[in-house]
Amino acid sequence: MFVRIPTDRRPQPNTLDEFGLTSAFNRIIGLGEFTYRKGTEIFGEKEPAVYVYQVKHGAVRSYKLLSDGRRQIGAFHLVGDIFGLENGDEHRFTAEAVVETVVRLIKRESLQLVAAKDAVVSHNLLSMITRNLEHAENHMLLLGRKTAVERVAAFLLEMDFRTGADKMSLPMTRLDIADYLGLTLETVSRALSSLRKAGVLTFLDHDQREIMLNDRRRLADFDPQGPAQH
Amino acid sequence: MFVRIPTDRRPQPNTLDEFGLTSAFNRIIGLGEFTYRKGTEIFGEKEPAVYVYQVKHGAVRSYKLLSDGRRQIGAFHLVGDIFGLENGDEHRFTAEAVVETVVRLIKRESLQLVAAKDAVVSHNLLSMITRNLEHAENHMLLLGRKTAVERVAAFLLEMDFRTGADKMSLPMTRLDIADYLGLTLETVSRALSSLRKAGVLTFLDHDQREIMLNDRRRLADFDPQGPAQH
DNA sequence: TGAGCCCATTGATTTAGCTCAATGGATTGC
DNA sequence: GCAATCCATTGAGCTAAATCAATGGGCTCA
Repeated sequence: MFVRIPTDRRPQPNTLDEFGLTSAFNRIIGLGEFTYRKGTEIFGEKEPAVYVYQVKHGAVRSYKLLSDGRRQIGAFHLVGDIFGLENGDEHRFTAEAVVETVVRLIKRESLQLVAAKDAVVSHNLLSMITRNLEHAENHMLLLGRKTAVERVAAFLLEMDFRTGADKMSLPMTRLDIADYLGLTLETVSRALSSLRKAGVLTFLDHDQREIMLNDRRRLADFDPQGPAQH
Repeated sequence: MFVRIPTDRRPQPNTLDEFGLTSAFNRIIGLGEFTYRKGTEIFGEKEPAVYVYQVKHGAVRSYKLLSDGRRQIGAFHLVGDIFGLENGDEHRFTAEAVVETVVRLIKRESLQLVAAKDAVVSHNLLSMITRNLEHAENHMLLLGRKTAVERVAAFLLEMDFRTGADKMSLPMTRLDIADYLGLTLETVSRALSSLRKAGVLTFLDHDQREIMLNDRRRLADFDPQGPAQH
């Protein structure tokens, strides 16, 4: 089921390195890399949190379910991102590979051990949790108060920022995007079409997963900002 | 503008004491208590985070605004709750007194100083941030995927749990509740009416802010749970 | 090579919740 | 005492997004 594959070495925006945590990871006996096939579960909600994960290749979705199947994706984890880090003993989300995905993993225990001794590492862990909190806070505003087009524009800007590339290659389906934005897949599709018609983006492939942003400024105009600063 | 008032000594569920942080607060030179009149701002989004606050009496709302006035309340802070604690240097929400409110405040600086020396305190601060994160994660699910009645039921259960009293006296208006739940005030009002008609709650006063829950089990049935545990 | 599946789009229709509007009780200030 | 304000409810109608449905391209695998 698990297969070791070589480490991906491409430069990665928005990675651990910002936090200086890659070194912490490196100092700890890593348990190697594992590959998860598209759609497979990495860990489940309420399961004991034994490992912390870093995406080496691919993409991961973290989500919560309601009993009738409604799903809310809380975050997508892209190359370089760390996920599954819990303060408590249980995972609060289910994590699944969006596409074939390689993760590096280390024991939570060993990370905590290092953090207890090394103030820099524990500070970086705190920064990461804070960043997650900030993301969730902004996402509450999106989910509670933004329109469909505003949500999709915000999503594109987030992905553009995080991937840092000229053209985006979205690993997730319209359904994934919808469950991240609190919409249906049809509404996401319509919003993307209307943005394409407005000229702010172009689809580059048949699946319409490869997207080029023609005008980030104008796209940003679709995503409302906070109140004017004083 | 600010008036000192005596400390409220009633037992408080969901307070700092759970975290063992009250002692940390006590060890630090407090800057005393301040009273904010109903509707006044305690701090603004993007302002430098100088103080950390604890509600002694009253209630506080933390929110983000969009430029056109749409508001998302991220949390209500009740008696005993600490708020305004930031890892970064800026407040990420605006905080306002929901009713006449007394807060205790200490310099963020001094709390950080204590935390740096005392592993228990820093652990408790981490726990608090984690709890905020958990709340935000659950609220994303609510905002993204729950219906109006489900949201209102979840809100009532949350308030019931946090106040711990037999009857709830809600300090906030229907508009506040709506902006917390991503709804309009009319929809909140209708949802409450339908729950009253269903017999799960009773209004005790004219303003319908005093609410008695007649059947918590049945109320909980209105708020869908996660998937069945295996 | 072709059946089956996955995924995205688009159109038609429905609907949950929003908007607009009226009412009425409680409170405040003059 | 009374006008003004605030807050909650309820009704009528509207609309943004959901739902239901059809289509079509590309991929997989037998």
